[in-house]
Amino acid sequence: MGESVDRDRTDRARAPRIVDVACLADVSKATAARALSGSDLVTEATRLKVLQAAESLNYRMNGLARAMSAGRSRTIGLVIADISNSFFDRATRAIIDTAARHDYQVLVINTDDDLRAEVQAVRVLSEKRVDGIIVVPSSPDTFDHLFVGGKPVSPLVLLDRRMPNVPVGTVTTDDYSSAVEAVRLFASRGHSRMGMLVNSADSHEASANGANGAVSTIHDRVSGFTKGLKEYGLPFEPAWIGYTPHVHDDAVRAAKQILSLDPRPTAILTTNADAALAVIDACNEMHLAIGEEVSLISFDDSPWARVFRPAITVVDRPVYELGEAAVKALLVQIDSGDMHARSVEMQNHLIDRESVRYIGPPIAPSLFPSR
Amino acid sequence: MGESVDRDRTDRARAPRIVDVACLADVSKATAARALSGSDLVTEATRLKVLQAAESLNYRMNGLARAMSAGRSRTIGLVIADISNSFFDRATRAIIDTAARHDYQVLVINTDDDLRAEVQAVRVLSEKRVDGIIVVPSSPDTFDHLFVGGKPVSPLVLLDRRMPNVPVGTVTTDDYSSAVEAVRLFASRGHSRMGMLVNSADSHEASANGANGAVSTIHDRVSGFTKGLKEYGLPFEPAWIGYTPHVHDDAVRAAKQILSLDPRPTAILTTNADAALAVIDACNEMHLAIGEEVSLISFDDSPWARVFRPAITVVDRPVYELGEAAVKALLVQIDSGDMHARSVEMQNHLIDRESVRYIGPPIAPSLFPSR
DNA sequence: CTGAAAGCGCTAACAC
DNA sequence: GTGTTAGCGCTTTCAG
Repeated sequence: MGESVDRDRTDRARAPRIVDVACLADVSKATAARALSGSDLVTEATRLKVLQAAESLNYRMNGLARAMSAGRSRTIGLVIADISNSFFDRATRAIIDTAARHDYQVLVINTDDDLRAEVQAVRVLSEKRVDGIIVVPSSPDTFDHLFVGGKPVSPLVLLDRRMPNVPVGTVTTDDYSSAVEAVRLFASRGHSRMGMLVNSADSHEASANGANGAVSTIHDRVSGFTKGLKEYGLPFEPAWIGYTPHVHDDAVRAAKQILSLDPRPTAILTTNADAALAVIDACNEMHLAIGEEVSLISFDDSPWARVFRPAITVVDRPVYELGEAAVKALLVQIDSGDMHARSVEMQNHLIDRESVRYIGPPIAPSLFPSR
Repeated sequence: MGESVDRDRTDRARAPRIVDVACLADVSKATAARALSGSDLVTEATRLKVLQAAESLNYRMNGLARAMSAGRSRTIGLVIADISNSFFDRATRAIIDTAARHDYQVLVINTDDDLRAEVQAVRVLSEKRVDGIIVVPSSPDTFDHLFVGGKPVSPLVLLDRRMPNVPVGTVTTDDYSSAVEAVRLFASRGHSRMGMLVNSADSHEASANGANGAVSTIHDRVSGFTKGLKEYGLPFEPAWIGYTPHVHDDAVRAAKQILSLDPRPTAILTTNADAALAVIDACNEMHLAIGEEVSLISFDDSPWARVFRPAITVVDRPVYELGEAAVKALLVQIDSGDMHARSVEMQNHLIDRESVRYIGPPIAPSLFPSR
């Protein structure tokens, strides 16, 4: 059907513009534009003519031009710490899906938890004129790059990690309480020697100041953990809490170190699935049985955790909902222009599977918490 | 420093444009533009003036405008089947990182292996005028949406899955050979009854025509498997190969079905980590020990696979390299304008861990392959 | 080396 | 309802 003619049009010629469509449909640019963007200021008849013309020309709207004059790109930016981490990965998917549902696409940039990369990412995104940005901040107290002239670079929401004193909407989970809850579960099964393996990008800094200066998730989990200990009058044993970067072998080493202590902790809380894997691996090497000699609770559920034997008890976080909420919060800012910092904190869910063993009567909460 | 003045400029006024910078630096728009984009047709002195002016105004280049007039957006599109799958997730990260290294950002769209979504995604991306697109095609033989007027919508490369007869550069791995190799490993340990669990989006279609109509990865793995069987003169037993959608419980059911057969296969090959997890879960429920009653090989390595006991033997695929290669191939097309279909096929690596048990003397390759 | 002016393709007043 | 026109902010000849 019209092979050669079509070829001449589409092969060598530049992409058809709206004037071409208008021309073919025998109307003005404006009318064509209106018809194409579904304005109701056009007759059904002309709309049809235009649509057909567009179709036959294989017309694709030039989104750049549209964004430029409309002042909206229908694109949002996501600045994430590490997509290949199963938590952020699922959050990313939630964000992309939710955005798509609202006709937005997502420009994703990975920072590897590197502040410099984050600064760069925010700059690039704002230059690309995204309509809003979701960021997983890699530092709890550096925020210059998020503001320009005292206002956020663009509609902005923080994901997963809070930045104290920064007036920006934030979507997080209540990890502090979950850590306390984990300790309670351990205590209720008679555990009194609890360790913790903390997996974080800046393990140096974190270990140096005991989770001060760490991102809020780490901070919350560690302080929830120590709070829990206090609740039961259990001593806080610094050596039982290990910090490690995101490298399996290092994490295993840290885990082994904790498990080599004498007396050895009977229960370990880990800050994510990778850390849990490290504990398991360490136990393998040391011939300690998970759920027997070593009880385990991990933040973040993952597919393998429930298949593993014993199935791993986890703090399941509402990842998808978190991503969804972030997008929605962002869209509200975009649509309303109101950038007020409305934050939401979602609840986690402790899934008690098989990795926390009963080793004796429950420890009683202390009326005189230690320290 | 100049608080109130700065405020007046940045608070209520629109974002500074290049003329503002030019003005402040006391040069023309053209010169400012040149200075800002690092052209060498400007004195060091003026460049400095301009840069300082830009700095003091908090100037951010309007990327849309630039892209529009330059005809390049420095953005590429990624149309992926399912980011929350650990393979695609790592590929995505590789793509984003590699692109970033070349100053490109990535617009990611998820299709969930749905063709309609894929068509839509490609359209949106081409409208957004990305400089190129990487797609994981959800169907091996539908490609209209990738072409317009006989030419690719944009520079284009296919990732992970081939489309026979479609002249587009493709980056894949040699899964056919790997499947054969898996069979050989089983056979070398005395296994003669081998099953396979195939996890795919369109399990209906796939099971209906025995992996015809399935995406190339599935097709290759299944035909490599049967080829391997033939090599050893082993009978192809249709009931030993199960197809299942990406839902854990369904997959477990399919696995149990295979493992309930009499005689039961002693070895299972799975097409991905999730399917492997399903087999493991099925074995848990049926009280069969992996690496004892049931040997297992899975496509795709994953963090848990090496920690699991017995450690799972896997076909490790060069995910990161794959994503990297896709971006590089795309950039070549973008930079050269030469859209010739140069494809690359990378080699997988079978990692022999502990899940394939020796159960008897090696089966000998047959001189008279069955069928 | 620098400046003036013509687009890039679309939207949005503002007329008719 | 439809057409005219003036930008959106940048790049890029083409002069000087």
